[in-house]
Amino acid sequence: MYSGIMNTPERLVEATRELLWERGYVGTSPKAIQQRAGAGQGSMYHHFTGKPDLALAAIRRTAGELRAAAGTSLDGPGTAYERIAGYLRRERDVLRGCPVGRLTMDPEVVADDRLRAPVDETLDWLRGKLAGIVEQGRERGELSATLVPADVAATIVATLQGGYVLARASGSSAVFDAGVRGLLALLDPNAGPSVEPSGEPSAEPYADASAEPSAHRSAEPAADNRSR
Amino acid sequence: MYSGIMNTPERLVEATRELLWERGYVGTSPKAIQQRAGAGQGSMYHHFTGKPDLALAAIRRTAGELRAAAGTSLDGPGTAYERIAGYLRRERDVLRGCPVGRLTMDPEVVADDRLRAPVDETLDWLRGKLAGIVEQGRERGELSATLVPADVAATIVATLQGGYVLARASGSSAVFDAGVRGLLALLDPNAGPSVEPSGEPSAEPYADASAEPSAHRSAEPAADNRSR
DNA sequence: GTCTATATAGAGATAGAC
DNA sequence: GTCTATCTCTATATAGAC
Repeated sequence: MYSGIMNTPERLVEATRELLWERGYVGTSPKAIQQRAGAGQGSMYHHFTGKPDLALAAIRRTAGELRAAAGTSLDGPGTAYERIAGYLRRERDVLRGCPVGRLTMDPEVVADDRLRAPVDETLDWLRGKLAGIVEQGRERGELSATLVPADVAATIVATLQGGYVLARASGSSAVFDAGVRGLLALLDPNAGPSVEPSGEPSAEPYADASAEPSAHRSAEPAADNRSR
Repeated sequence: MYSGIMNTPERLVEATRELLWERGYVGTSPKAIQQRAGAGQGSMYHHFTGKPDLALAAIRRTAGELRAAAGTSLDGPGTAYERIAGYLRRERDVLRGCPVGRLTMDPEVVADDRLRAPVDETLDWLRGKLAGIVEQGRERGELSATLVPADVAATIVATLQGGYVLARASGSSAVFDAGVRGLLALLDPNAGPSVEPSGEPSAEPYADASAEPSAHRSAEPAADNRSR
């Protein structure tokens, strides 16, 4: 139930955005939307033709906000690596998952071109943005010249999206942070040599990486992850 | 509707596995399960206490199959890089998503410890397995000694899980393949120097990585992706 | 614009006959 | 073991009064 500062269509869209994030399209009922928005059935069907129409409005707004937020991180100053690292380490409410990416697991969203379009365009835009940054980093000698920008961009976005999956599976954002650290280490131009000249297995901090479940350990705590 | 080679509990579990993969837990109704299994309501409630019970059986079996399949790829011969590459490039039905990972977007699965446990354990096992391979690669000088096995393992699994998200958003497995190529390029011990000695922006195939949507291009077609 | 009927279908199960 | 009622609640609307 919202406080009455927004008008009814606004409240309906906001309620739908929240529910789509929490429960997905299939798991969100008109009734739940109406209750959270503090609006009656009549109001909802007066302003929107039905659930798909309302969901479309909600998805578009969520997609727009994601672009705005990502743009802020990615258009900042710094080297290519720094901008990518800044984006990846940005404060996130990891356990909630990505409000855009989670929609791809909804069969009815994927099956409906109108609903899928804003999701596709947003992730596509994000990859394009990152590919541009990688390309720039290559040109300036900040990143390896052998990298294929579009491929690395896909890897970066996939690591994020998959990080949410791992975090939700384990109930903790720790694995998300680990995935981000792993990716940044692979991208880091100042990291150690690509391959040890060979020699004996240097006994270091992480030497006992056995194949046992729950036996993972990791380094630095990485940025705290809360809120949007 | 199954052909009558399996008994009723078997058919119910198989139908549930398919539906959970296609539509998730929230999107799967008892009725749909019964119809696909060719069983009546009475049969279902005779063999299982309800939807959660049946889902648990289905999830456990799916998790077991994923481990078996992944184990086959990862326990094979070859260097650490080759085994990881083999696993990542394995034939997959990318657009269907991961039958285990997709469950993390289901609020009722994540909220129920019993349902979440097999999902968590499977992804945890996979990370542990990969961490072991990375560690071995480090020891043998096949991979950079600076890598943190647990972190890189998380990155690898996240890239896979996120690759499914990107593929489903775009309706094509191309982005999944791109993400895998990007990751393998970053891991490749035989790749070019970590950073170009600086110099002019070598005009190569992928030089125009602008930030425009849908303007990504990529190299080698990578393994075809069908079936499980 | 908002509200209150009213309606059809399906979700998720229980009861009891066969 | 399987099948057919039966039940309550919800999903997703439409109709029409206010």
